[in-house]
Amino acid sequence: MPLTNTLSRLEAHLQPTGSDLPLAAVFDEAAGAAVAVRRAAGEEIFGQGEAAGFVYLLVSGAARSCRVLADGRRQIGDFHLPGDVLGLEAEIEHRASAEAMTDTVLLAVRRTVLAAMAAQDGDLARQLWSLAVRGLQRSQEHASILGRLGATERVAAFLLAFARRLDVQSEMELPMTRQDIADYLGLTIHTVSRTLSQLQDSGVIDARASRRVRLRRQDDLAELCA
Amino acid sequence: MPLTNTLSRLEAHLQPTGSDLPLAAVFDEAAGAAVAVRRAAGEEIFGQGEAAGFVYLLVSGAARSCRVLADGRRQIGDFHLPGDVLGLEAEIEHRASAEAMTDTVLLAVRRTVLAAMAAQDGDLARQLWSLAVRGLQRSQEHASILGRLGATERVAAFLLAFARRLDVQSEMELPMTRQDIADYLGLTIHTVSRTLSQLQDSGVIDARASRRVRLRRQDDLAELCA
DNA sequence: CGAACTTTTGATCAACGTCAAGGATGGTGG
DNA sequence: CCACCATCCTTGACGTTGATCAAAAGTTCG
Repeated sequence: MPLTNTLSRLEAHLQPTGSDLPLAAVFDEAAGAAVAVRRAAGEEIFGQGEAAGFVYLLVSGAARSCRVLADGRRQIGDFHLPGDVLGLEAEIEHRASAEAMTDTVLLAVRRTVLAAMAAQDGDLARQLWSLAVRGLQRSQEHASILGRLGATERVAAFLLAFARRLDVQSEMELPMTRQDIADYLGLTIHTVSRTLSQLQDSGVIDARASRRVRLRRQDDLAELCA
Repeated sequence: MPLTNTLSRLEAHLQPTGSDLPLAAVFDEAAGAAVAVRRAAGEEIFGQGEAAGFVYLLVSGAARSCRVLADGRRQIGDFHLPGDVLGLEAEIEHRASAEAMTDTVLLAVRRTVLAAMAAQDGDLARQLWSLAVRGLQRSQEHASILGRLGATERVAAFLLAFARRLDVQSEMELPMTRQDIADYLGLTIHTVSRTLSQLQDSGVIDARASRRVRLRRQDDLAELCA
């Protein structure tokens, strides 16, 4: 039983929403509503167009949610870290797929069960609403980046935002590939790589390895975001 | 009292969410919770960074929500039509401003009142959640457009989506300027104008006037969206 | 050690932005 | 009613950014 105590591992990640955390109760494995799920790096959690049967709480690892166009172009809508809830934005079927970027553990709850619990519990309903609102804010911020920033600004904004999400001061491990970053920022892998190299050359960041980045001058980076 | 019966005018616009419409009760002017507000074209409904005191239901007219960067670049997050609820995505202060694009009538409800009603009424809470989810879906769709489509694809997607929202078969009146369209699509006014001219030359649309567009071949337009 | 994949870098090209100018439209006041 | 002014829209010429094409270097894993 390697997953018996996923919740305690998780609690550190759940954002304090002001009150207690009804979601923690929803995803209580012991109570039987939630089922632990593992996904290896690269595996799909749910697919675009699939029926939205479950809602997932990311316990450990990292994931991406993406849409793929008919001709193969891919847009990553968001990256997900422990404490994030996935699949909540669907009403009937998933508009985007979710894939594990690293080995991942999730807790799955049936959407119908979640809905029933929310109908009983106003705090839970409010927390679900709050999650949707926060997702909306993130998505609108993302749209602003995609619509109005140049390549350097996009990469700088991404680095700063991701460091803040990981809550690291300077050095961090990126769970995603260059292609993922490119598909998130609406650029090509080439432009992302070049831009990172430029930032490195100008001393703003220190790319100690392709996945390991140190932010040397966060204020300079912030200025680059315009 | 020119606004006594805004609700009946409105009811035609409110999307059927499957059940009855608790929101209609919230915005019931006669009951005293809602106050009618008028804005002339170009006026601000609420501002970026302002405290989020009210939630607005758009009764008539059209509005845009936008963010402005320090250097003046503007990104329009969404356009709003009658039946849309504005300002719901804020938690404490507005991340975006909302402005009337035409003369507009809205009903305003204090956020605290709305929250109190939602705490009493599960159906209302569910409808608010549903609104947030739908906003999130729209925003993610928007991000995909901004991140991965070329200029022609963006304009074609915009025309089709807006026609669908207006529920018109072919000919429609656009409430926004070219600059608004450009700021929504992450393009310049020049590119938007040129692209519309090309679509006109290729016979896909008929721009009878700058604000009046007829979609001649919707299927061709859909193909252009990739 | 080799194969597959990821990342980096260079050279070239095209799409879209910028600069510049002119035309259409609509509202206002004489 | 018309002239004027302020926007808004369109179009052309040119420049820049980032995509594309191509290839090599680094990394991971069997």
